[in-house]
Amino acid sequence: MPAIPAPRRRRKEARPSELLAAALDLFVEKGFAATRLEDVATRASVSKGTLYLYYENKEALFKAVIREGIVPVIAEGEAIAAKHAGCSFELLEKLLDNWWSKIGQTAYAGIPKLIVAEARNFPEVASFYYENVISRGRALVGFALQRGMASGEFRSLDVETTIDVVIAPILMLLIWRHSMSCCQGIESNPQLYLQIHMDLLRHGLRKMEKESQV
Amino acid sequence: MPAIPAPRRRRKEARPSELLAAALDLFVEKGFAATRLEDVATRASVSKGTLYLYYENKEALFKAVIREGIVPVIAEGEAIAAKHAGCSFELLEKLLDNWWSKIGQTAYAGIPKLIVAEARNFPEVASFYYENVISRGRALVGFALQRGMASGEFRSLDVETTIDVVIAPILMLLIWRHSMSCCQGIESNPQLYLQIHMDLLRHGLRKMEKESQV
Amino acid sequence: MPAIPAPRRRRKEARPSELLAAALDLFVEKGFAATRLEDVATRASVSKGTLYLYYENKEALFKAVIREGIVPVIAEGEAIAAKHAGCSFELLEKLLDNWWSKIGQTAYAGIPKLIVAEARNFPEVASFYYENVISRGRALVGFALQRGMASGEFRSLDVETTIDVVIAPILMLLIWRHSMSCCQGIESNPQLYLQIHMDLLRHGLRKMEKESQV
Amino acid sequence: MPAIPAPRRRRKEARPSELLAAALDLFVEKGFAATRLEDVATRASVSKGTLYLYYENKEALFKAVIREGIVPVIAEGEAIAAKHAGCSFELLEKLLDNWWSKIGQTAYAGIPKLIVAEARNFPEVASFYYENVISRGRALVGFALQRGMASGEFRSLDVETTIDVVIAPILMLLIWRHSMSCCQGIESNPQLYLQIHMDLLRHGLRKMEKESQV
DNA sequence: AATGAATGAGGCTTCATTCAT
DNA sequence: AATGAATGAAGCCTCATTCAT
Repeated sequence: MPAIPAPRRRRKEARPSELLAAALDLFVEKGFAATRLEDVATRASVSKGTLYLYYENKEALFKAVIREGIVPVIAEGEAIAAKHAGCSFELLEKLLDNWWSKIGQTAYAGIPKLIVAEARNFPEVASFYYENVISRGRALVGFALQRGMASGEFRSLDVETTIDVVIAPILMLLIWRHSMSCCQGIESNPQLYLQIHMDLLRHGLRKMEKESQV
Repeated sequence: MPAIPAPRRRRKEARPSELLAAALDLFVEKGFAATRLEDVATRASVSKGTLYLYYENKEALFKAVIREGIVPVIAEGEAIAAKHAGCSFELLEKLLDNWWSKIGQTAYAGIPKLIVAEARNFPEVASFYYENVISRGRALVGFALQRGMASGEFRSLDVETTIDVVIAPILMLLIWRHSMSCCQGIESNPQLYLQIHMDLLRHGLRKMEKESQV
Repeated sequence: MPAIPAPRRRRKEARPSELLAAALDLFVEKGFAATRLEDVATRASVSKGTLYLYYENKEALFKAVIREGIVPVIAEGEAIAAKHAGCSFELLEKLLDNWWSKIGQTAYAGIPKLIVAEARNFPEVASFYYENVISRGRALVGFALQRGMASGEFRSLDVETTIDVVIAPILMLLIWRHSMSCCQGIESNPQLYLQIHMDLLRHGLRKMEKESQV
Repeated sequence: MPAIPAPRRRRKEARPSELLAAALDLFVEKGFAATRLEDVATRASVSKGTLYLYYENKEALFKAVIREGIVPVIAEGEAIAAKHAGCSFELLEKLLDNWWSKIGQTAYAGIPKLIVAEARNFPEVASFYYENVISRGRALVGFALQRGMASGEFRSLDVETTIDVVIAPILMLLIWRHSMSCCQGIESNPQLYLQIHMDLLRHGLRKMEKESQV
């Protein structure tokens, strides 16, 4: 009674995630267009044809990478927001922490830059990402901002636009790391960068009794 | 010394900039890899072969576009900073205004995204851009921040990192516009976005008498 | 000796004909090259590998389809001719009727077009078909023509060639239906087409007292 | 003053017809799907890429073969019909003669079989051929038949269907030659075959005073 | 006997680059 | 200096066939 399952069958079940891992690495390294499916297959120790048994084409493979890797983190964020009890700025911090540990510090950190770089040429990919990641991510931040404004914790600002101002430095950090990181800049101290960003936000968003507002 | 040069000679001298303009448009629209040199030549009303008389290959053309496009605007910023007299936050505003009118509202607005998207695959281009644009641009913002901290106008923060936090949303705005603009987001109201960014900065940077700092 | 065989055994014996039926349908629909063996297997409710247990490869399957499909109908025609008593034109009509009901109105109607389309690329198949179907079919028509000429019912014409002239419109009807039927043409009224063909033949073959012949 | 034009320029003008000739040969030999564009290019002494300078893709190449090779023959037929003065059966004979010499005895004779074989899988090709060749060809024959019926030279028959009966043996002759020609049959004596076909038609179509009609 | 995962050769098409004119 | 015809390498995707289970 050997504990080892049949290799063939084990393979079958392991393939998708092996392929997705290989694809993530190469997409992040080369971009969408410049990634060769044959290289993905090779990195997953599989032949070119095998890849097509699991994913219809390059685009489907990429979507799967997003679906398996990033969408769940957004969902986690939604759960965090739903059960959050403290003040709204703390919620923003929790969301950032989660994103940072699950995306920012993993290979997935390369995806935002990839999307930005290729969106124009692959609109189908771009809108998939928009629907599943961007719009849900913005909704999350928007929820925290609105909550804070309603409770008087934050000043009243245009929510949709403030969402972008809040998110942009975080995205920029990831984008930077996967493009110009060779050169000095942001990357030198991401922790401090995020800390300062949050610090500026704390002060920038805070409502003060005797102050006129924008 | 005739006032009107021979048309043929005028033509010849104009070629490089006509080619660069065509290349800028197409690189911004399609990205580096997806831009066809034949399209660049056609847009410049020139044959494919002619393009090779002026630029050794696609990458050389790409570098030339970068080289001619942005550096002068950085120089203008340096002049503005040198002769600025008012408070430091006003200097930040002036620098932003200049950048926005000379880059943000022209075809050059596409270059930052271009650089971000292609830096990995063209490291030489990336470091050229870093030397000539990024490091000088960061120095400018750093000058304004340091000036404000020295005068007591701004809180004391890590300057290098704050530079990035200040710049990131502005870059992100340009990047966004040239990638995901098809979908809702930042782009909906860039003026408001910049205003809120500066407003958050004004509050976020401002030193307050009885407050402990980061 | 149980009356009900084990289902498993029944299955096994039925496999070949199930596979041939599926293959016929798909070959007729798509042609030889464009038919995917996976589709054949799926339509026969069998796995791809199983198909190879019964037929060595695609070509062997193709041959088998031909072999099982048409030869029996030719044999029936031979029986009809052997016992025919009436005039020769009636024999031609009987042969046509039989062919039309057994082939022309069944899925086998697609085979002549299949053969015509693929003969060049599969010469072995072509000559198998020639030996077993074409030459015996031509002999049948030749028998009827010769019988009619001998009896004075038909004019004297070159028999071998007339066979082809008689057969061609009938083949063409089947071929047409499986190729250009999407567009207007023959197919609009096959009954009328055959009727006119036979009518022209009746007049065209008939011997007339005071006429010179070809 | 050499009479020889510049080779390069001569090349450019000759290419299209060289490519069409090579394509015709290979399409007729292998069929549409099985013809490799690289082989076409090689046969025209040209590289794979060059072919794409002249024809957008395989389908465009095929359409060009039809357009240059067959459509003009249909047009000739239309001119013949327009200026014909004699009896209607003579017109049918003239049309057949022209078709036979321009198509039947050239490499184009292989096209009808190709169309029949591939129509299902390449509907775009099929309908192009239908529009430009089949429908115009049928109209021609229909014109001759109607003319003969109107003048009392032919019996009254359903014209659309009779068109097919008249054309079918001719098409079948071409189809046969490009599929089963390896085996005995029609091909043995095409001249006699056509003569008998026309002879049967002459007798079959002819109106006779005291005869009941279909 | 049956399965279905895996393979890899092969074809269409694109495009940067060259070079004869 | 200018042209544009020609090249051929490269990538995506398909599918007949194999073989371990």
